[in-house]
Amino acid sequence: MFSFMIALNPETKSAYKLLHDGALALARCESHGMRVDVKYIKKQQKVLTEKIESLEAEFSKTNFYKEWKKSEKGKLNIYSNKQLGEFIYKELGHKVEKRTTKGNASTDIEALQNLGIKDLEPYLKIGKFRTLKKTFLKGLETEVINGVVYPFFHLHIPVTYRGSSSSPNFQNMPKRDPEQMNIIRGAIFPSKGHQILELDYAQLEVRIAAAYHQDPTMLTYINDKSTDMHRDMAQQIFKINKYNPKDKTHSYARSATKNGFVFPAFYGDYHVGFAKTLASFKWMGLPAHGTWKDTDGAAFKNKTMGHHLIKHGIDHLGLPTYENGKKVSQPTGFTKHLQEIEKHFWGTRFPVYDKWKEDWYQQYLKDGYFYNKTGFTFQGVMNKKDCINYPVQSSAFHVLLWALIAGIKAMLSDRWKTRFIGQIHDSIILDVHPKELNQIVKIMRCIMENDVRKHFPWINVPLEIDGEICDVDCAWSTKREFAIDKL
DNA sequence: GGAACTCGCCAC
DNA sequence: AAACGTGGCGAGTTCC
Repeated sequence: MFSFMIALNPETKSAYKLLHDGALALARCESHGMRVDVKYIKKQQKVLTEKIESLEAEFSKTNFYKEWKKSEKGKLNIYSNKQLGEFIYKELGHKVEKRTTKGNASTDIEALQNLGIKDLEPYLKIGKFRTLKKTFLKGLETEVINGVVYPFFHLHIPVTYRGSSSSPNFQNMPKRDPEQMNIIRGAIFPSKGHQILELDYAQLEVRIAAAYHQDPTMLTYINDKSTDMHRDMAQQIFKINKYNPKDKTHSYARSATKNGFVFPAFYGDYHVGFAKTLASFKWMGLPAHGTWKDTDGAAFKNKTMGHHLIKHGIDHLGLPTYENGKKVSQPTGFTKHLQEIEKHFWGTRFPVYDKWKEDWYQQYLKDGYFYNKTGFTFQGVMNKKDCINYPVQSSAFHVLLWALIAGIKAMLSDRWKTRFIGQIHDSIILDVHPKELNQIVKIMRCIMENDVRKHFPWINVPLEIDGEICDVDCAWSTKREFAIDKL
């Protein structure tokens, strides 16, 4: 056995206490659970089954299906990725554009869409309904006890010291796709006479990262509300001279930039990834195949962002090419454009952040371990991206966990009727008594924005929360913005 | 018949 | 030179 001489972190005791109190707080959430409508679940399962069967019927009429069936000699399972991949790439001879992490030909939605096979359209629609039915609705149905499900919350699973949830997983209910969101969250209800409230930190990881690297430009973006990092980056990427928030294309550009460039860049992605993601957004109006100048495809329309870029001389994707894992051609077009912006992003816009990443990693290479801001040890084999991400992800979650613990303390001492349902990494979900709503939002806001900073004085940036509220006795799908500033 | 693996897809 | 961090979970496949 090896024995390690690791210096004792003076914060270790408080780190232990956070996990201890956190486990008790989450146990309270687990014992409260959330109400689900079992009749609704059964009804939706039926609706989804019919949708799936009708799409399967439509697909089975296509030539693609008939050929595929023939080639499988009666053993066709349309949900076998192995069969699908072999038929498309070996039998039909399509070029493999995307591979899985293990290096096999990918059959995910993106890969299939890029093949441009019209017969696959009904097939592609089936996937999301199957996930809704087999994962989410069935997950709730399996776990329900007398109309209530009790998700588990764990603190000992992620290597980053984040939390996780299971049976059912409370932390991955559909949210972004309105159709999926409505179907699943439509099954989840507050206690009788209550309403569901969600309080989430705005840009928590970005702010916690700033507490580590102290980049002055990032601090300005966080402190000065007249500035907007995503807007600035969107203007640069999409060559927008004057940003107009009322222009739909501009606001799409901002959100695409946030999700397709800025966040992936913080996680360690680079220009090839940015280019693929950004070009795939539908609002760009770019054709899935050929050059962007190719206007035969119905996908290309005037007045799209794609058209705007072409006018500025960015007229093709320009991914670098590889042979046997070696780069044999440099990026051009959109990818080269993003490569230049990436260089400016780290080298000129956030040089202090960039230097922190390198220094932090070098320190780990020297020591073999590091501590995060909340007093936890990280050791073992880590690459540079792990080293940069783990301390931020963990401490961001610990801020939330501390706020949850403090909230439950207040609930007990002030005898609230309101209860806590759970935690989703940077948000807290409550089952609120309507008469307590305003007061509780005020108390929680004070805990989440102010008290937590007194407990963790290394947070030298403001913290802000947003709120979402559902109607009384109504499902989680009825959530809408809750203007906590106006209280 | 179950364990382990891969893939795809949902969340942050 | 190469390249996206953390989970849970269902389905299909392979191996024992």
